[in-house]
Amino acid sequence: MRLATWNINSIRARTDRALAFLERADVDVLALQETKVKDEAFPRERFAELGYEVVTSGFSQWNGVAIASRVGIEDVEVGFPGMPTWGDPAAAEARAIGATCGGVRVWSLYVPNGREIDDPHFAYKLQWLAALREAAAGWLEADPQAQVALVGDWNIAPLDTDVWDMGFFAGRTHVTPAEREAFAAIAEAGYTEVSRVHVPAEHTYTYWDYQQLRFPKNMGMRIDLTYASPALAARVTGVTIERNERKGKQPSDHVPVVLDIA
DNA sequence: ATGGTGGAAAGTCCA
Repeated sequence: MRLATWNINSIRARTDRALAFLERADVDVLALQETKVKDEAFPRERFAELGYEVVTSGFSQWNGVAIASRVGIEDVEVGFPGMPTWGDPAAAEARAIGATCGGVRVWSLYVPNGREIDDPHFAYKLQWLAALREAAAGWLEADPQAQVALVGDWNIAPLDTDVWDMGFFAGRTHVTPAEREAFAAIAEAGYTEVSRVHVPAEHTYTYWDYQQLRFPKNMGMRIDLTYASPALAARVTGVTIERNERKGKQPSDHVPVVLDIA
C-alpha cells in the first residue's frame, strides 16, 4: 500500500495536480491538508472518477483536511478526542480527520501555525499538540498492535538542519524548543517519524515559501512529517519526498511525502 | 521576463 500526505493549499485550485499525482505515484491513500473548502464544495466527483472515496472536514476558506482512499474508508472521525478549539469554544477548527483505510488508521493533521511566539495562537499550537499526544498515546495503550499513521503538516522543523538557516528563525516559530519538545512527545508515546528513518539527508525540505524565490534558492523547511505506530513503522519499506511537485505551474508551497507500506 | 506570493466568505486575513 502507498500512503501519501500533502498540504495542497486549496484543493479547488489544484484538483488536476492532485489527481495527476495520485495516478503518477500510484497512491492508495492520500491525506490532504489546507483544502480550503467546505465539505459540499470539495471536488469529490473528480476523485470518484479515479476510484477514490473522499472524506472531508472543511470550514469555509480556512484550514480543511481530507482523506482520499481507493482501499476503503471506514470509521471516520472529525477531530481527535480532546482537540482544543480556537476562537469560538463551541466550534472546532478543521484540522484533523481520521479514517481506517486498508487496515491503517490514518490521521490527516494540520497543526496550528502558531504565528508569532508571543501570539495566543502559539499557546494554542502547543495545547493542540499536547492533546494530540494524549489521544495518540491512548490509541496505542488500547491496542499496542494498532496500525496508526499520524501524517500531515506539523508546522515544526524538528532539527536545525530542517531549515536553511537557523539565524533566520531566531525569535520565530517552528523551531523553538517548546515546539520541538511537543513534537518529540509523540515519539515518546511510542510512534516513529518514519520519513526521517528512510530519508535522513539533511536540508531535505517539504515546504518552500512562495515569497523571495525561496524554492529556486532551496530555502525551505522540513515540516510535513509522518509518525507511524510500531506495528505500522515495521511495515514501511521506503519514503519519497516528491520535490518535483513544487515545480511547474501553480504548485502548492508544500510537496507530498509518500510512504511505501509492505 | 531585470520582477518577484498565493489563496480565499477577499477588498483583508491567513499562511
